[in-house]
Amino acid sequence: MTKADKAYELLKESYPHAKCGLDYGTPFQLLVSTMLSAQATDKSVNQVTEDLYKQYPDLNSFLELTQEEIENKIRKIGLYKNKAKNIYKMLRELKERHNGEVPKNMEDLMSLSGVGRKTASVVLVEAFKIPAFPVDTHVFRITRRIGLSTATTPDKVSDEMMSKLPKYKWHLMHHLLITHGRETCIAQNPKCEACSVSNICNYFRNNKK
DNA sequence: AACTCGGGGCA
DNA sequence: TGCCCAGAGTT
Repeated sequence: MTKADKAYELLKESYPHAKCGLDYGTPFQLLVSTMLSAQATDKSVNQVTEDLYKQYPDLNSFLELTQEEIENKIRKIGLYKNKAKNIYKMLRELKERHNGEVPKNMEDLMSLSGVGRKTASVVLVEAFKIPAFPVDTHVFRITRRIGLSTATTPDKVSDEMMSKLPKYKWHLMHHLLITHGRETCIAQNPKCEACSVSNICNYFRNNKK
């Protein structure tokens, strides 16, 4: 059993409640929500999108909004100017280049304005159940702390994790790692005393033991 | 690789 | 108050 497999089993035991924190209905809504979630909390995104998707449930209704209107509707979330600009452009790219459908592959998703590898991966995995491995700041920090990856960029960590775990474990492992990062392996002063993988963690061995 | 955007959450 | 956050684009 590899270290990655072992971490998977231990974390699975600890976080039976692990899941994606974003509320959404359709793939289109998940795409928008994930774009909004950059450098913001799920909670603030869910608060804003709950009413937003009732009024504007799909691409065509979003297309009626001006960039300024989008900006005003997401003002409670950080980086709203950038996000509104990117979403406004992305909506039109979906219409013009993708027949109004959310693309189901990494390359087309990443070609959309404001969509990077992390957002594209989340949409593939959560909306379409297509294997991918999103790496956000939590996953990046944790995989390096434990010693599952020594890669220096999120893209490389994503590739490394995919190579170390069987495909069917990718989806849950992503949820386990972000949950671990939110509840236990936090950025400052991680709660190593409450951590279920401390026995295989490089950070714990080097700093706390 | 470093910088910028940004309001909200939390100490 | 001050610091950080489920990122992406630009230089």
